Formats: sequence, structure tokens, C-alpha cells
Amino acid sequence: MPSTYKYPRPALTVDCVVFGLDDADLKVLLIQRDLEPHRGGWALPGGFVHVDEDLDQAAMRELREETGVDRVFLEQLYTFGALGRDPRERVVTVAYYALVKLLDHRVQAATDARSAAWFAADELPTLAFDHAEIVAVALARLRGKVRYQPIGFELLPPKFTLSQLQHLYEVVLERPLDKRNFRKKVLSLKLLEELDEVEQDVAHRAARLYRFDERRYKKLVKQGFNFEI
Amino acid sequence: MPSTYKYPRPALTVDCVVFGLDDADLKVLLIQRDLEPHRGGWALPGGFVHVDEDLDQAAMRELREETGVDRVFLEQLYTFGALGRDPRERVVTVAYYALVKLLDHRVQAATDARSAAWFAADELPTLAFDHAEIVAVALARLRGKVRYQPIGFELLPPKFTLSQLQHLYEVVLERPLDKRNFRKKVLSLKLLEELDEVEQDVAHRAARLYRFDERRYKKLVKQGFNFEI
DNA sequence: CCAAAAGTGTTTCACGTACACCCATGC
DNA sequence: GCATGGGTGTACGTGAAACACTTTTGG
Repeated sequence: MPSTYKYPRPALTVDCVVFGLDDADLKVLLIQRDLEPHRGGWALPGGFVHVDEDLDQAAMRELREETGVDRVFLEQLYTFGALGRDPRERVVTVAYYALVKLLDHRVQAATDARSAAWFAADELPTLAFDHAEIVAVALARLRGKVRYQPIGFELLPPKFTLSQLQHLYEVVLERPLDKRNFRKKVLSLKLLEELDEVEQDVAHRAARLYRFDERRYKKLVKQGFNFEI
Repeated sequence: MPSTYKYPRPALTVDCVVFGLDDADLKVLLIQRDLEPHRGGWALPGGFVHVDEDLDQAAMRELREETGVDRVFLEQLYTFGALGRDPRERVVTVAYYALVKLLDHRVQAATDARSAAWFAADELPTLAFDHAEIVAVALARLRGKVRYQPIGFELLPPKFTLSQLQHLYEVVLERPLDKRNFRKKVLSLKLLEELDEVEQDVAHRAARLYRFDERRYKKLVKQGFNFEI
């Protein structure tokens, strides 16, 4: 049933920039719009905030509904409210960014009713609305934050090699890192648990697997520890 | 005239955490509410976003209308949208924080029709709605950001002494800093212009005045420079 | 002349950075 | 046996941190 208010209200939406990482580079998950405006164009997953759900819930719901992505790292990014950012009416959107383990989510995105696909973050198609700006802000946030918060692990499988971890930082920070210095640095943090396991099915010496020790990290943070890479 | 929509919409507001600095400590500007709920209680300046103004404009307008504060550093903080944060109806608020030169704004705030007052940031009265949480987030942002962005200068007069600057960092970061190391560090950044002026009317040796060289800062940023204190 | 804050250098230590070779494995 | 990435140590330089006394000015 319709609702009436004394003064006009902006519509409120959420949009999500979903990042994933593969062997080659950083990816962003986009959906193809099935409505005007920009019908058929690529856009960020998102939609209207229901009046009885909070913002984080709305973002998670839209992500699940439109891309099948669920139970991932999700953090509010920035709220975009420029006049005219949506040609139909005034729409304010609370943008989020998500970090997913790409291997877990490759299939769902591709097989969803709505067409969804991963694009290299530095080769995105033209995006609807102001979504290109939102992605730019999300990238900047990710680049800034990955250095002083251990969020990079959200992009990797639970067990990973040090080379995978280094590759992650190289891709996100867009610069090469020295292998020995990188390993020295991350191991000195004492946040990685060395497993008695190695990679499988590689055509060369198998690398040791590590796991991020989240319990230990939280304990150290309480003691004033600051993650930094 | 009233507006009708197919689905109910949250109300959208902006709220501002205004920081100022005096000799003693960091202050926050609050207003006394003249409407229910929390009538007579202290709250952040803020109000509804008009449908024809963008978010930054709305924040600036509310700040001007409610406190007389104008032309100050203002930056979006975070958007708060928990269910029940306003007892009347669903209200989503885009929070901002502002940094003002307290001496410029002491009078207006006190003489405005609405009662406004500065409170020490660590001794705030009970606040309406979830405003205490908003202030906490703003403080965390300020503490984090002051170290790697030259925003602290927004809290000082255009000409200031190195001791004032050090005091600023000590108050915001909540820890004492070594005088010699601090001076060495800030001067090494080459962002302060040493003036041929000293403090006036002090009962001891007058300190030299400095000015933040914003042009130089912007130029250095373009060359990849990163401010850090 | 006393109170109050301004101003000034050196030493030490930790950490970031640069850098090259041998090892294990699968094919 | 060869191609591919895994894994390892040292030397150097920069910058952070610790630390105390003299100078200037007004009252």
C-alpha cells in the first residue's frame, strides 16, 4: 500500500562493490540491468532499502538476491547523494564494499538468472549511474585499508601460500614487493599459522600453506597492536 | 504539499559532529533540542535532507542554521540506519564531522536563538538518539585521520606556534609527544612557512608563528608525497 | 631575579630496503 | 635434466625515540 509524507523524500538504496581476486588480477562483480534506465548496461548489485531492515541487512540481502554472494566481508563505504545521479528521481545510495573468496563464488554469479560477471577492476565496462565513481572510491578504500587492517585475507581461501598473499598485496597496491622482505615482514607479525600441509597439483615444488590466526589477531588488538604491512 | 510513494521510505537526515580545540582540550558543539523526543536534551546539530539539495549542502545548511557555523572543513563520516534509532519512525542519518577554529565560532554558538554549547569531548552529557555512538565514530575517525592527513590545521588559527600544533596532536591522540622530536618532524615536512612574527601578549618568551602552506602541500601530493606525523 | 615557556643536537636502536642463489618437484 | 616457482640471510641506511639544558621575555 502506498505511503504519504508531508515532504518529498529521497529514495534510499544500497549498492555493493564486490571484490574478488584471481591468479591474474583484482575483479569486480557486476550485474546486467534488466530495467530502464541503462537497461542491458552493467551496474553494481544493489536496490532499495526496506523500511524494516537496517542498512547492512539491505546490502547483504541485495547481494544474495542478485549475485548469490553470502556470508562475506561487507563494510559500509560512503553515501552518494548528488542531485541527478539517478535520472528518474532523487536517489541516495549507501555504498558498501565486499571482499569474497573468488573460487567460492565463481559459479553462482555466472549461473544466476540475472546476468552477473566478474570484470578486471582496471578494465571495467561503462557503468550505469555514478557507479564508476563508487568503484573508484571503493578501490581507494581497499588500497588504503589493506595496509593497516588484515582484510586482505578475506580475498584468499582459508589456507594459502605466502606467494598468494604477496600476489594479493602486489595486485591491490599495484606495485611489486620483494619476496624476502615480504615474507620476513608478514611472518614477524606472528599472525600466520604455519600448517603441515603444502599445495597440491602444482607442476613445481609445492609451497607450504598458512592460515590467518584471527583469534590471535583479536587478542593482540586488545593489547594495542596495530597491523601494518 | 504531501508526497505519496508506492512503498514506505525511511526519512533521511544529516547530523554533524563539530570539533573545536581550546587551550584545555577537544570540544564538541551540541545543541539543546526544542522538540520532542528528547526535548531539552543535548544532541548533534542536524536535520532533514531536502529533496533538492545534496548531502554535503544539507549538512552545511543545518550547521549554519542551528549553530551559525559556516565555511569550515566538513567531511562525510558514516551513515547510521539501525532500526529504532529514532523512536518516531525509521530515520537514516548521514553523519558528518566538521573541524572549526574555535575562536572564530565561540560567540555565534552561544548567542544563537537555539541553545548551543561546547562540551569537552571526553565529558559529554547524555546525548539524544544514537548520537553518542556517532560522536564515538567521529572521534575515532579524527584520531585516525589526523596522523596521515593535514586536517589538524583546520582546528588552529591561520597563524600558530609549534607548541599549539603539538598541543593539538597531544589532545587528539591522547598521548604526550616529545617537543624536540615533534618539531624536528613537522619542520622536516617543509609544509610550514616560518613567519616574521611572534605571539603577542604572553607572559613569557613569545613563540614564533607559522602558517600551513596549503599550496605546497597540494603540489607535493601530486608528486606522490604522503603526509604523516 | 624569578617564573614560564621557547628553542635547540646527539646518540642509539629498530626497521625498511636492496640484493642472488640453491632447493624441491613434476614432467 | 630442465623448467618453474619455493625458500632463505646479510649489509646498509634512514628514521624514530630517548633525553636536558640554555635562552628569552614579562612581571
